Amino acid sequence: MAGSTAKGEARRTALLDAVVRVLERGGPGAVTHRAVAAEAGVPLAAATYYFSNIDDLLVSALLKATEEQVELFARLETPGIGEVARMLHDWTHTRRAAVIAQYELLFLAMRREALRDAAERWYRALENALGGGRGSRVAALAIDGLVLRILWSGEPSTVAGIEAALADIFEAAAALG
Amino acid sequence: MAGSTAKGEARRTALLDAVVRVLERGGPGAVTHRAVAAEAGVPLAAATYYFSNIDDLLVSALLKATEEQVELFARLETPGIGEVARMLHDWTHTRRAAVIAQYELLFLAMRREALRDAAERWYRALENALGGGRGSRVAALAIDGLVLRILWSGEPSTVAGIEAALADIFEAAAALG
DNA sequence: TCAATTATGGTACAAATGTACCAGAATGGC
DNA sequence: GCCATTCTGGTACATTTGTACCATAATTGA
Repeated sequence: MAGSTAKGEARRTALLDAVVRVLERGGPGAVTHRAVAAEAGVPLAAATYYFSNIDDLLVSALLKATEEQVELFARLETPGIGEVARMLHDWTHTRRAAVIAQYELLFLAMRREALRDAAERWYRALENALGGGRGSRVAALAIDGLVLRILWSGEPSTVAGIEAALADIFEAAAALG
Repeated sequence: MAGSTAKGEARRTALLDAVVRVLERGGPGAVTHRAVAAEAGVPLAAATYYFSNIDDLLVSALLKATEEQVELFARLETPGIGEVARMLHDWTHTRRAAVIAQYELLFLAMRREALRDAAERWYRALENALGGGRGSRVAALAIDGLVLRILWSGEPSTVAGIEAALADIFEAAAALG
């Protein structure tokens, strides 16, 4: 079986990281064995050796990204609005390409029954970070919608603008307890 | 210039419709000149004649889909929760593939400054359909998040489940007026 | 130590794709 | 009716891609 040695495992994760970078730069169509291998600095055969087909590569990259995101949410203490606004602004503007790449991976999950668990855990992690309860569930949905809206339209473009939108969301959510 | 005659315009829209169907079936990677031409029942050269490159094809398909969606929202009278729930269930379960295809097109828009207007109008149309005001803005965000959540995780899977989620959203939104 | 497994890197090839080209048919304006 | 423009459908070709193959090196377990 491939990827059982320590060195092999390192190369495996290097390739998965490269997938995300390729995705950032050129979108889903740019993810090829050759592009990923070149990005990771390994020969083509290494990419095909560890991930026999492209699908395997993308699915593995999604699972890794999801795991990292879930951990990030889990570490999050229930923060203030200002802090969340800064984080969202950083995500959607500074690290925009990386976030888009993650969503593109998540969209691949829509076509694969086997990846539903990953998507489900992603959502649960966000809800838990917001504290649980009916209000938090609505807030999680609205925040997810807000992130997409910013990625699409660019607005709100400032931390203050995002904070105002978040204030509305949390005020509405608070009404549900 | 290409596509100026009536017959030419018909073929143009036939090709754009074919793009969405190809997208439904095989995702973004499946959209090639040949696949689209075959789906539309026209020779390869027709596809390259009306849309000289693949990018042109995808962008035009997005603009057309956006236009249709905006019109659909505009025709919508402010409906009851049950009606919205049935519509969302239809979207996310019965016509799931088509909706995913639309979102995949919208994600392409993220990489193109020129398509920001289209995305912006999409959102405005949804907000207007919900009635306007701070509450409606939050509701629009949450509904958008809800749609994605259903597409990803499959839950809620029933009309009743969706209705319950919507009830929470509207109750929260109502608190903002 | 040594044999078996795993990793490496190079090469080759068939299939698919974007794109260009062209000769002729249809169409439109005048 | 005539001519310029637009459209049609076919073909060809260079590139890129997935994938397979193989000889050799490294690593592991007993």
